[in-house]
Amino acid sequence: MVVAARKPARPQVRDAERTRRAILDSAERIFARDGLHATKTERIASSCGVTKAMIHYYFDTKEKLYKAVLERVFAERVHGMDFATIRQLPPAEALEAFVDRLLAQMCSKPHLGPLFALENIQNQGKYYNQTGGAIYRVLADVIERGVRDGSFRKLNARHAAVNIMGACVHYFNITNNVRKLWPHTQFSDATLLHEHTASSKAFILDSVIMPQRIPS
Amino acid sequence: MVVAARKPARPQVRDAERTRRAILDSAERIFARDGLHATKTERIASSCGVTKAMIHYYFDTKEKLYKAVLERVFAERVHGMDFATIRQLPPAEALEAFVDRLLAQMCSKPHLGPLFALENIQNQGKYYNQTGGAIYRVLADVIERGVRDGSFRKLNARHAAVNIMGACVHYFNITNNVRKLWPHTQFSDATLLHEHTASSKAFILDSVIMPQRIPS
DNA sequence: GTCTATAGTTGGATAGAC
DNA sequence: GTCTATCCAACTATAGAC
Repeated sequence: MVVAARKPARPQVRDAERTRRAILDSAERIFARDGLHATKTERIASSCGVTKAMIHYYFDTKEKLYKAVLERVFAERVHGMDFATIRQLPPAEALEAFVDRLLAQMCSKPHLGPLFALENIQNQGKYYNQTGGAIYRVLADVIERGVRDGSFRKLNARHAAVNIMGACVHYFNITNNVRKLWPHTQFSDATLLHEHTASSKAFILDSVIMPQRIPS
Repeated sequence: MVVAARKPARPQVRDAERTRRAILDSAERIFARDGLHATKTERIASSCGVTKAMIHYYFDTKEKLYKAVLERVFAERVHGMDFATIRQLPPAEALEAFVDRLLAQMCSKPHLGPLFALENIQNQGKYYNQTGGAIYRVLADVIERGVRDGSFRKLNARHAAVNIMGACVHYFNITNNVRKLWPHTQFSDATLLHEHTASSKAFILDSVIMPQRIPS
C-alpha cells in the first residue's frame, strides 16, 4: 500500500519563540472569523503547521490562547492610537487624528473588526472591556471638549462616540459580503479599503464639525 | 431518596403552532447571543420548556432551525421597512424614512443587531445575503438619487450606505458593554435606546444632507 | 406531539515516546 | 519542543414508549 508523503510541516526546527508566534498569528485570524467557541484547535494547528499538542504546550487551554490573542492586539492598538497626543490636541485636530489612526489600523489588519465584534457579542466583552473601553472614553472626551468650545455641533458625547466607531468599523464586519452585495465591484481590496477610509472620514467630520458661518 | 419535583414545563398541552413559535422565539434570542455553532440545542429547549427532541421534530437539524429564524426576521424587517414607499419619496424624505424605520425596528428587537452581525461574520453571510443585501441596495439608491439632484453632499453611495448602517447598528453590537464603559450611566434601557435613536439620526442627516446656503 | 434514554461523533485535552 | 495515539466530556441527533 502506497502512503502519501507527509506534509513537510514548517516547524520541526525547534524554535520556541517562532512557534509561539506562529500559533498566535494563526489563532488571531481564525478566532476573528469563527469566534472563540466555533474555532477548532485542530484548525489553528494545521494552518500553521504544528500539532494540537503544541497549542496546549504553549498556551494550556484554548481559552487562554484566545485571551493571549486579544491582549496582544489590544496592546498594539492602544500603542498605535497614541492617546497621550490625542488628549493634548485641540478638538478638531484630535478627532481627525483619532479617525486617521483608527482607520489606518483597521486597514492594516482588517480582521480585527470581526475579532472585536465577536468578542463583544459572544463573550459579552469579558476581555474586551479591560482595555477596549479606553478607546471609547478617549473619543468621548474629545467630543465633549469640542462641543464645549463650540468647534463641534451640540452632540451627546457618548452616543456620538459609538456612532463614529460604527461608521469606522461596520464596513469591516460586512466586508466579506460587500462583493456579494454589489457583484460588479471590480476594484481590488486595496482600492476598496482606501475608498472606505476616505468616505468614512468625510462622513464623520461633516457630521461632527460645526459648519462655518459664511462671512457676510 | 428524595427526587426534586420536575419543572412544570410550559407546553405538554399539545399545540403544534404554539410550540413551534416558542422554539423559534427562544432560538432567535440565543442564536443572537451565541451564534450558530456556539449555541447548544439543549439551551434553546430548556429556555422554552420543551425537550431537545422537539427541536428535531419541528426543524430537523439545528442549522435548519437557524435558517428558519433568519428567514422569519428577514421577512419581518423587509416588510417593516416598506421599501416600495421609500423608493418613491424624494431623496431627503426617503433617507429620513429609512433611518426612522430601521432604528424603530432595531429598538423593538435589539438582539437583531448581534444576530445579523454574527451571521455576517461567522457564517460569511451565507443566509444573510439572500435578503439582507436588499437593505443596502435600497439605501444606496436613495443616496445616489440625492447626490444626483443636489440635495445630498457628493458621496460615494455604496460606502455611504455602509457608513450609515454602521452608525445605526453598531450601538446594538456593543450595547452589552455600554454600561461597563460608563459605569455611572443610570438611565433605563428605554432611555438609552431613545437617546441612541435621536443622536444616530441627527448624526446621519447632518452628514448627508447638503447644508443650505445662508440667504444673502 | 411529547417524553426518556441512548447512539454516534466531534473535539479539547493528556500521556508518553523521541 | 515536537510528535502520535488516545482518553473523555460534550453535544447533535435518533429510537421508541406513551
